[in-house]
Amino acid sequence: MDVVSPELNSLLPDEIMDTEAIEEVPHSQSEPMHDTPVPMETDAPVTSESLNICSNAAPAEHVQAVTTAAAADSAPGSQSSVTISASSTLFTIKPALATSTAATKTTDSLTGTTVSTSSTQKLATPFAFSAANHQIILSKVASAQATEAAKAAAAPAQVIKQEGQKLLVTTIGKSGQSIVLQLPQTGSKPQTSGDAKSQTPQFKVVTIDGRELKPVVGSAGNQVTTLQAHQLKTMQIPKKTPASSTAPIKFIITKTVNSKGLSPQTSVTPVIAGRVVTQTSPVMSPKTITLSEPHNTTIQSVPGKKIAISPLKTPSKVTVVSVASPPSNTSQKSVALPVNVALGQQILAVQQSAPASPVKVATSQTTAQNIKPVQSVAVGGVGGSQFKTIIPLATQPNVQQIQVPGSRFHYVRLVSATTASAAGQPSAPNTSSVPTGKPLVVNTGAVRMSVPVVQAQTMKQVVPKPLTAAPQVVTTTQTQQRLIMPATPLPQIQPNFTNLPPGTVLTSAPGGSNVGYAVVPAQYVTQLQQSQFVTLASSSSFPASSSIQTQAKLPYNGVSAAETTSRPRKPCNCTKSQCLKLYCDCFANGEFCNNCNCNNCFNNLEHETERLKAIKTCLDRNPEAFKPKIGKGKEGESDRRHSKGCNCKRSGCLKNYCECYEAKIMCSSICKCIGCKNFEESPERKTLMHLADAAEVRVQQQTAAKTKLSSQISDLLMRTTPIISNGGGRLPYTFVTKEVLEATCECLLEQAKRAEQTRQPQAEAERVILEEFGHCLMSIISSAGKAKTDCASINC
DNA sequence: GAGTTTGAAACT
DNA sequence: CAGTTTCAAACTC
Repeated sequence: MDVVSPELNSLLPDEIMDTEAIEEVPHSQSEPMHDTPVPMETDAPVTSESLNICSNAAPAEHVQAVTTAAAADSAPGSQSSVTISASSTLFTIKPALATSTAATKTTDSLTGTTVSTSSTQKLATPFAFSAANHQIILSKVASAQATEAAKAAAAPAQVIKQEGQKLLVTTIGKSGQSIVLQLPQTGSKPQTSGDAKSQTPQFKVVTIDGRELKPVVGSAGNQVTTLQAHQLKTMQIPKKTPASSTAPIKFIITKTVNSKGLSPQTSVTPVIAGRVVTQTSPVMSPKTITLSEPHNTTIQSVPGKKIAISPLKTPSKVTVVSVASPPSNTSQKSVALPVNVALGQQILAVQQSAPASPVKVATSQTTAQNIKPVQSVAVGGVGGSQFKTIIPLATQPNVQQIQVPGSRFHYVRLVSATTASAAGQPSAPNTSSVPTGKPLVVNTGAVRMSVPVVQAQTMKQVVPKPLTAAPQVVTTTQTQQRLIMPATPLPQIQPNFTNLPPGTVLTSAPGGSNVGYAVVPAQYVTQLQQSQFVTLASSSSFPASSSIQTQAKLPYNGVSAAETTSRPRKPCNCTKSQCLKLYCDCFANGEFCNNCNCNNCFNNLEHETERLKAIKTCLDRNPEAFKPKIGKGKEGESDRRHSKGCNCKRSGCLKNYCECYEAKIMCSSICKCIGCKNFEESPERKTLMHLADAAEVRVQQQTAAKTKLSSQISDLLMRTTPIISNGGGRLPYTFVTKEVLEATCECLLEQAKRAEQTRQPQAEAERVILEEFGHCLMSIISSAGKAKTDCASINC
């Protein structure tokens, strides 16, 4: 499958913003390699999904989950959860212990996160928990029988009680050490084997790294669980196990988003490197995320990397999220690093704009590659929230972008050669296998592995969408864009990302890999792969295919009504600059020319190399060339002023030649203008303003008059139309019909004859005729009024 | 719509 | 940094 399901897309924007949502997903270096492709996004029924974690065959393999779950007890019918708190991090593990074929559903009552599983097999697989540094290591027991036996025995040595629905780990030791677990409210929720919703989590701490865990049932963990239950989101992280004998296991791992100031609506965006996020049941569990754990998690630097750059209000801040950080790492979730460091990193970044929130990026780890922690770079957009995304060059052929109409977010789906065959299966239960070595990016309600790309000038800060208890309906009308970026070789050109044009996307230049990055306006992401959109739409049952096709029809530089509506800025008319200089407003705004009137335009994807070079040149000349000239003042728009000031000489700064005047701001001390009249007390300016106001008033009045007239006309038509339809062609209010006219004329002629016969003077004759005419009119009016009444009584 | 004016951008 | 040229938008007719 090549397309991110709309369900997933709809869930993307929510939980990206919060840095707290970014979690490091450490991996075990001793984890053996597995050639088995990790499913990226599954189209197969959810029932086939399974989570194999640390099978016995691979004792060294660790599953590390870093998410907190929503309060299971707060959601009636939700599955029991195991909450483990490591240090300051609270972990809640919700195993989908569906013992029946029916799909299970877990919904966070507060966040709305829903985790549904449809495991057809009885999930009795025991797991070994190991938490260190916000990490939970789970080791699956060799056989389910052992689990069952452990459950039946309920021996103290089994560490975790089964009767309790929620397991609380009050203290977590280092890897391999015992974990103190507690069952709060034992027996509060009767365990039902057949009912997943009420079923008790059947976790069994059995082995970790092949060793027996001997956790001790503690008694001080209750508080921990209840503290942050409302801030939890759930996420499924299935992992395939080499041992096929073991039944597939559904496993839900959740993590507390923020233990501090985050509101319940705050969403979490945990991303696990190299794992496939799959939405198993779009209908039942919109928020469900299935992650496939890559077998190879060795941390190494790999050339092909992806970087998502999103300018927010922290322009120069680079937020790097290490997904595959070693277990020994601290609990730090994000690290600010220089942009240069971020380059060359594989990035599956999910970002959502949030006011005054740093960029949050989640990255995923490839399976076949040794990967360094994915790093995301936040490039501060000036004057507006804008995202910059760097798309590796080499992988462009494997990238497919999707844009939902009406959405400002783009979806870029990585399509590898091996998975291309499955591209046409975007059915609701999206399941796709991801080849090793390919970054897997799938976004769900809990995980966002994409980067929202917003139009440079229309980007609004997106408030994290509060999650509702009800399953979220996936629609194609969301106003957000997501980029899913593939891994790529290190780009040769690394422009100053902090100064890139707003909404810039660095993508591969035509001609293959290692050519360099092409700076692509975020707006242009839609244009980037329009043809691909068409292909996707036609070859798959993607629900939003029709919409995508509509977008795909948009020409780069042609005329399109749809594009026109989405492109408020005026088209340029460049003729000599090739639209690669700042003369061109499109280029200056970091946008591709689209629907413009320019000639010999190079400001498009076909000329990425030239464009990139031009951008670099501009940046070399002026590092802030692409930053907005009109900066916002600290105290509001009233303090807006031109960053450089104007240099007008003849316009008096009262024409649109002046950039200050054009921006509707007054000239400031930094302006070098001559004869400036664009200041507060300027009478000319006031006059202009008054004129402008008057003109505006006139326009408004005219508009109102037109509206009123139109309304009256419409009203008249509305009144006459039904009569027309019923009157057989005779308008009831057309009083002077042919018959009436003839009768009137006969009356007038009769009066004229009488006057002539009586030899009346001409004046008297005219008077008589006029009187008769008046009588006729009165009769007509009277008849018409009567007819109106009759018609009204008949028709109504 | 063609021509002029204007000032920012680019160039020297 | 200053002067000049280029350029495209704004403006005028």
